[in-house]
Amino acid sequence: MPPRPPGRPPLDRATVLAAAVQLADAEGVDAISMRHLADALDVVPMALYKHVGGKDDLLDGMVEAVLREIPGQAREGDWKAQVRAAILAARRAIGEHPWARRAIETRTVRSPAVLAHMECLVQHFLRGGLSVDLTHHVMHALGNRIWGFSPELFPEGSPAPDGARRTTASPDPGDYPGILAISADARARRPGASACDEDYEFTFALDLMLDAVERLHTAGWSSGPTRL
Amino acid sequence: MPPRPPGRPPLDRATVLAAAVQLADAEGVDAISMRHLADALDVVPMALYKHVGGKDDLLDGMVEAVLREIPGQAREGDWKAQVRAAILAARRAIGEHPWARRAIETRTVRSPAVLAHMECLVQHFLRGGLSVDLTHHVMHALGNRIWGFSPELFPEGSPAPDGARRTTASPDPGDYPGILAISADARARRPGASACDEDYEFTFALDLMLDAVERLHTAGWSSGPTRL
DNA sequence: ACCTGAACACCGTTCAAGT
DNA sequence: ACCTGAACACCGTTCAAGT
Repeated sequence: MPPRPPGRPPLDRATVLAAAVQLADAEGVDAISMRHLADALDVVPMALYKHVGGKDDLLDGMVEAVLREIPGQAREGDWKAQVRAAILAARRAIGEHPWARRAIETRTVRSPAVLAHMECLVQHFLRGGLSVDLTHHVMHALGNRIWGFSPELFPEGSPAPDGARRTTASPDPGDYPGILAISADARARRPGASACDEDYEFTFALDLMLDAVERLHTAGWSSGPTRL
Repeated sequence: MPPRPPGRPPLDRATVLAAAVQLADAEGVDAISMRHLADALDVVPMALYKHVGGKDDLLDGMVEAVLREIPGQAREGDWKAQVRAAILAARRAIGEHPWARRAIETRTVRSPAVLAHMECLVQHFLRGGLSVDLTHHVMHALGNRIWGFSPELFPEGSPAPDGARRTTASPDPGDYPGILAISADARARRPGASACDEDYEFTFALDLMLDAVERLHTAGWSSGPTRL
């Protein structure tokens, strides 16, 4: 039999990563294993190791591939508008690949595309006149919000327990009147929709943050105490 | 031979969870496997399934055990002080178990101790006079910060690459002057220390957030547009 | 009740070999 | 160069059995 089925060109890193992204899109990150991916590529698992350092490198490469889809933004408006635009661009790119959220949170970042996005934001702040020090703190303050997502606080449907069998008894909603009030209110406010408008929550938090930074900056912020 | 070594009382859930927490403290979360944990308890893996629903339930239980260490706080000061105190208490509890950060981010939360902490914060806000709606948005705005940590932006040592073999070339620091400036500045500012004072970054972000919320609240905030 | 043994269907990764 | 086979040391979880 032929060394590779006739029509199949040899693998390369880009092909492997693209297939992995597609597989994760279709079946979720948990479906990403060297063996499963190899199957999808019609290849033996070990063939992948020629193109990808191992599973960690594969995942980094997948995040990399997604982040490379972030388009460049026009340099218009003040630093706040530019930061906002860059973050929302990242949000759109990542939104296509829901698994990428967790992957970014999990991975020990600093691949080129990751650094490029952070560098882009840092430069918006610095060009806007923020001090290096303030910029540093603000990057931390934004946290994962720089990627266009906030951590999921109420993972799909507030306090109601799901089907997962667990030894601990499922919680009694009556024990959490505050949380209950919040989700009832949110549901009442948007009849027929899911309890939580993720886009709204995200921009609310982002704008809150950016406004607070602007206030600090224009007030001539300089490194302060604020210790634990 | 005896059914169990003489001195050993039968396992129960609390014992299993405590052993798991201890194992994770000592060897990291990656060391947590049913088999490894069973070894540590001198028991066959399947024995654990009598006390713990499975690996997911084990991890939820571990987080639960850590969060139960959060002490109750005195109800003094305004809502801002109370929220701050509750969050810093969570921070201290989780700080003892570094693996718990990632576990909380990863887990699909809503176990009783998780809900209890959120409920506590929600009630501080509501008792402080914030609307249910504002409280909801603010909980999202705080995000994982409610647990006393912010996501790691620069995972130990900024743009320098680590030893992990990867196919992609390690990034050139010259490509990221902004990030470089930030970490150089941070290092210069705290000679001899690590580039980043995590406590400072955390409180900076937390206070920025709480101040912004207070400003919104006293300005009579009511649900606004802020769409994407 | 609580624990065990053997088994199933998976993992990531190595090494030496094939073409 | 690029891919394969066989093997190693792991996983979580099931089921039927032991005491």
